[in-house]
Amino acid sequence: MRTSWADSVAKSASETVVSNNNSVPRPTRSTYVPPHLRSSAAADAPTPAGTPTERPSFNGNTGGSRWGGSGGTRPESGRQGQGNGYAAAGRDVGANDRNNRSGGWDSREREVNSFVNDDKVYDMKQGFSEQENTGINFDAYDDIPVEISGENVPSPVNTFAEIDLGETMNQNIRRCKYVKPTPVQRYAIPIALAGRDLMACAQTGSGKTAAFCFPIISGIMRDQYVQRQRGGRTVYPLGLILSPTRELSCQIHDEAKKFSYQTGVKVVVAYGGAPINQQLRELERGVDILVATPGRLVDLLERARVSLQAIRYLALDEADRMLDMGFEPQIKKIVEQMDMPNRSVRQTMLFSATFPREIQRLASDFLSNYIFLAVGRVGSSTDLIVQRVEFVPESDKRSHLMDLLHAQRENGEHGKLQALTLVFMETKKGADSLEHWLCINGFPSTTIHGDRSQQERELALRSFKSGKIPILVATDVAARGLDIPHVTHVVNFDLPNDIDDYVHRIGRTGRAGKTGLATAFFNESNMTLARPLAELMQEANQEVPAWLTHYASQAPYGSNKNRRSGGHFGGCDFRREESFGKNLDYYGEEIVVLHSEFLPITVECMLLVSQVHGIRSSLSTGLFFTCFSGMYIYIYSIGFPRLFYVFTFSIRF
DNA sequence: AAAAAAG
Repeated sequence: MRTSWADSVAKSASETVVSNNNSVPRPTRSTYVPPHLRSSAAADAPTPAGTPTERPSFNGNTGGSRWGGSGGTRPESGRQGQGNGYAAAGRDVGANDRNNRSGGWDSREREVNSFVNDDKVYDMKQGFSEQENTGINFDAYDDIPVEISGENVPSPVNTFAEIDLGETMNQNIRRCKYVKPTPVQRYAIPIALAGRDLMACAQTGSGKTAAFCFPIISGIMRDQYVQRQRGGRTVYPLGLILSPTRELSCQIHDEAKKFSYQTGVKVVVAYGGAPINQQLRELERGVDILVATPGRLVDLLERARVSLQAIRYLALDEADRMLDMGFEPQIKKIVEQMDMPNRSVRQTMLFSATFPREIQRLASDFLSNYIFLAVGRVGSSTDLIVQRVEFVPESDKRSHLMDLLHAQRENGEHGKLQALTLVFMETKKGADSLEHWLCINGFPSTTIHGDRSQQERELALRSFKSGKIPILVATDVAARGLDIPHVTHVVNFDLPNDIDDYVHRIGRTGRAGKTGLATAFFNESNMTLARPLAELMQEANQEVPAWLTHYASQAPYGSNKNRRSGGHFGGCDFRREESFGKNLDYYGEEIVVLHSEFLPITVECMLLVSQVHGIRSSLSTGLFFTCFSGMYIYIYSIGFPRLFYVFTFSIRF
């Protein structure tokens, strides 16, 4: 096993920390039904805000709240621990057993207090001031622009009190120190509680995770009891949350556990790189909400250890990544080719900071009559992140970085606070080599990328988060969604090729309403990024260096891929494009109008002669459309409309 | 072209 110098330093340090954190022993079983919900729970069941879902109730069963009624509830536990027949994985499901996922009737203390860890971590980081830990800077969220579209949009709320999720969850919200909902929560939660599908564009760190977790948890609590079949060791989660990286799944799981503390809703995480047996055991103990990465989930589905038959809530985090070329087949398989209820039965929510419209097109297959929500990007295109671009030739990058780090160290800009610096590199090898170089030059650092073992990845992240190692060199595995407080500086040592990736990367700082700095090293190899980067910075009222403006003006209008739309949003509802409909539903029409942004110029080469009927598939841009032989189409990609006669459509990837 | 995700 490869272990870097920095990690071994961190290991000795973090091991003590870890043992401290885990001083609360993990119970053998963590699901739990709180006392106040055991007998007369109907009265305590949270009242759903907004109108109930239009979807058919799951089993047509109207037999009261899952938590209500007397069937299956017992005032006290006759047995302890594993001996509790109600919690045993393979027990019979009696007619009165209304909840075969919920655990036993242990005392309240049996559930791990998800909030304990937080405090310990905070104690450990003595450098962090009190004030910095008190949640989110809400002033930073005033006057955030919001775009919303769709039919019958539920009204937003202004306070958590308006979306009363029940006493247990309200208490958890208070424990999380959430004072009032963030903009994305204000809009998304009522939409989700009303049972509507949702496509939401909002920066992570703006409260996205809570925005989809609260409704799912409260939905599961409120849903009528469903008699569930058990096939051998197969488990049937009700909610599924997918994310593109293992670390992000862990993070969502941690948060979801806080939100569901003492609600009886069991959240389990499954991801690759970790021993599957432990995850299987965890699943066997019961699962209501499964948080997973796609690969491991497919594995579990193929082993028939998990069935998606009972899924009523599906959430994709970082949905644009999940639907890009690398992931899309796996996601399609999970959502459309396994046993998941179709989109009119389940409720589907997609979240991301950016939503290119090709991705929206793909995503719309998963959604039914959805609402599109875009909340201005907190922290990336606002004043919260200061963006700098410097022209640095490839060969000077290391010494330039060294200069920055030295300056940072000397200025002590952040007082005694540990300033965390996140450095993004293009390749895994590059990350390793830079980390080594930094370490031998007096800057303790560590690295996270896909070639490291999961253990190493998690250790690296922990060491960085805790401030033990203040520099993390990362590939794009860390670009999305990770919430690492106190990252004050993001360095794009290598710029990404896609402007959206840049947006995600710099979003690792300026979290939760705090300010941050993002520095990018730009050189000849980044020319395709010149224009979109200059535009983005302009939009964000950042100082654009004259040389960048110059390069941007010389750059050709890139293909759609690098062009942003929607102003200060990560995207706008593609259904509002004038060409919508013509592109999607024109069976029987002969003329198709395609905007340049949808197609790269190479589309010309994709139209080939053949006698076969048109086929439905996607271009490399992710564009979907159906084409029939004999159809005429206009293509606007070359600056002026040109008419093509289609014999067939050839797909290139 | 690279990275991520299963082992």
